[in-house]
Amino acid sequence: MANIQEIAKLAGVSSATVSRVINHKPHVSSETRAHVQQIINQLDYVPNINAVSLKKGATKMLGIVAPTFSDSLGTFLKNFTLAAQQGGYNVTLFLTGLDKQKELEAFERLRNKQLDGLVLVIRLNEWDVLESYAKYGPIVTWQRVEDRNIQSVFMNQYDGYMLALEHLYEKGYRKIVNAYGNTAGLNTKSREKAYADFCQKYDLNPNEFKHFYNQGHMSEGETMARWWVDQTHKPDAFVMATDYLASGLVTEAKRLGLSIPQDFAVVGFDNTLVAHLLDLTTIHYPIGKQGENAFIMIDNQLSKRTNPLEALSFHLVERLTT
Amino acid sequence: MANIQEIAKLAGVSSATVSRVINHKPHVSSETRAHVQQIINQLDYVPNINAVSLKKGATKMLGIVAPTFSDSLGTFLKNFTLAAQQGGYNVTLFLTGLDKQKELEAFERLRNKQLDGLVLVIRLNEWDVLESYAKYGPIVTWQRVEDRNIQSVFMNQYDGYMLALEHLYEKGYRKIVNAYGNTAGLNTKSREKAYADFCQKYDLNPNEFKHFYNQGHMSEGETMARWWVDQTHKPDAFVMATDYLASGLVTEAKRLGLSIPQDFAVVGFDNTLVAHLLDLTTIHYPIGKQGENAFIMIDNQLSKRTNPLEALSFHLVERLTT
DNA sequence: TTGTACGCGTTATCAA
DNA sequence: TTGATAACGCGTACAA
Repeated sequence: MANIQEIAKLAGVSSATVSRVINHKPHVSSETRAHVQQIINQLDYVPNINAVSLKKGATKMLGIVAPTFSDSLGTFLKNFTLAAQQGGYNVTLFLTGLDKQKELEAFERLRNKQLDGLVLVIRLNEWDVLESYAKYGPIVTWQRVEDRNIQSVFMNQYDGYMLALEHLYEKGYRKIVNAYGNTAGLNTKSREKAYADFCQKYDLNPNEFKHFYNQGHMSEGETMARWWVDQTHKPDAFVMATDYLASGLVTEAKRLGLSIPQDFAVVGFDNTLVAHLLDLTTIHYPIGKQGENAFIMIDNQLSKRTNPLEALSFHLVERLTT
Repeated sequence: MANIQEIAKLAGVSSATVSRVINHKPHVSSETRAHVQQIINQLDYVPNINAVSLKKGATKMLGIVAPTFSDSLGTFLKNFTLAAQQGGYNVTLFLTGLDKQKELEAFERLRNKQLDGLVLVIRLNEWDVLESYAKYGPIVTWQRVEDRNIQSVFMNQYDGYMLALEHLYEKGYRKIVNAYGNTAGLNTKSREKAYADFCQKYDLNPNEFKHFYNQGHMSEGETMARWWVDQTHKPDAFVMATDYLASGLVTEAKRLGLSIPQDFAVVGFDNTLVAHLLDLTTIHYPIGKQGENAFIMIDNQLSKRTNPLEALSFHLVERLTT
């Protein structure tokens, strides 16, 4: 396999000159340039990128770390990757499962110079252990974090949730049930706060109905439909943690012969494909733009620029379930 | 940033010894090993992976190349990545859009040693230009290809399509409409062949109804529902190119007040999330396993092993639309 | 068991 | 404009 020395020898120049030609640097006569280029083409030569990376101390490679592959991760990944490629980077995906060690392995890639930067979607390890890697390169996360060494594209879901609530109120619904996601996360706390404030504002009893926690799988949405049937004092609306969860509720309700929104209204969250498919009223969550911003943040740190971020905001998408 | 020499100096040994310790190689006394390891920990040292890659001529890095990010790509990517990580590889994603040049850039990574191997999901360039990269590392594709330098996890969709057809026949449907995908691809040809054979077998007129081609987007499925309404001579069943497309047909039909499968039956293809969600009868297409096989093929070539592949087969998933 | 010394392939500094 | 050469950081024959 040809290397730069071989090209140099065959072209009758030094490797320095060949390097200049490869990298389109000045101070080479156009004749030499042409000649060297010809030899390069002839031998079908390309520079070994590992040598370049070693020399430069950078790889133009970014990592994206997440526990599992979901619909949302898909959109995030897609947009992040597209933006990164646009900026001259490639991105490699690390799926950690629930293995803290695997997450650390990804971070080690930052330390050992394989990655120039990293975006951590959902963390497994404690923030302080992850933060200790920030000195090896920019780290951006999708979650909220109080750490000036780790940037974040986090959005406060209080606002989005309030949008859903206000929409229901406006439509006349007063008996609302909440299905929250992971209790440990901050999103649930923000949403609870939104609901509490909402009840206070309109003088509603926040504990009139059961609150559902740690809901995530579609089957749990299905269970909620059956729960509704069993109630004597029935709610008239559900705000669901995700579209996915909402879809379980809606499809099971239909199987049970209920009609939506006549029997009850449903609002999803995220505005993913599923919501479109099932005509779910939902809150649009700009995950794609968060992905783009994640790249911009990394790129800004890496190239010491300050490119502006995309504006991020929730908005209501009204469809047929309210 | 500490390097191997520095560790060696501080430990009072040579870099060779340090290297042996790092890589857990024999012929080091346990005392020296312990001592060196201590210095390593103390200085928080890790080997620069670019130097290692340069030296070894391999990166333990694989690429996956596709034009756009879809639901199916998601499952393929997930399974491929998981398998690769299991085998000590990481995978980087290349999204090419419709840009042939971008696709070539990914292949260049193979040539310049950044990638040890590559899986090409959907190609943009001609096979012969892609094939010319096979000498730089193993290439596996999801599409069908006649080239002994490029392996494939392709599955003949004839079998899967016939499964759908036979199922409909068994259920009593005789007036079947086909919605095919991309006309240029081989999948459509296989499916057409299946339908032709099916008609011959049961003595049906293959042209009793219109054939739909190049169907892909959900809205096109929706259009087909309205088409059905307009017909005087109505078909009683649809076989759709993808679940996604089928979902458009089904949801629009419901909006129009039709009932499925009473008015007509629908069979999807792929068995993706959407099919589960809408209770679509569909053909399960083991895309995840194809992803795993793609890795096994690459790994086998790279490590000159012959690990067995996963068995791949279509099967019918009967739900509520037939 | 340990060390020496070279090579991997490139970029960049300095001198010519 | 060009060339010689020193890094970059590591692995590995080969010698001791």
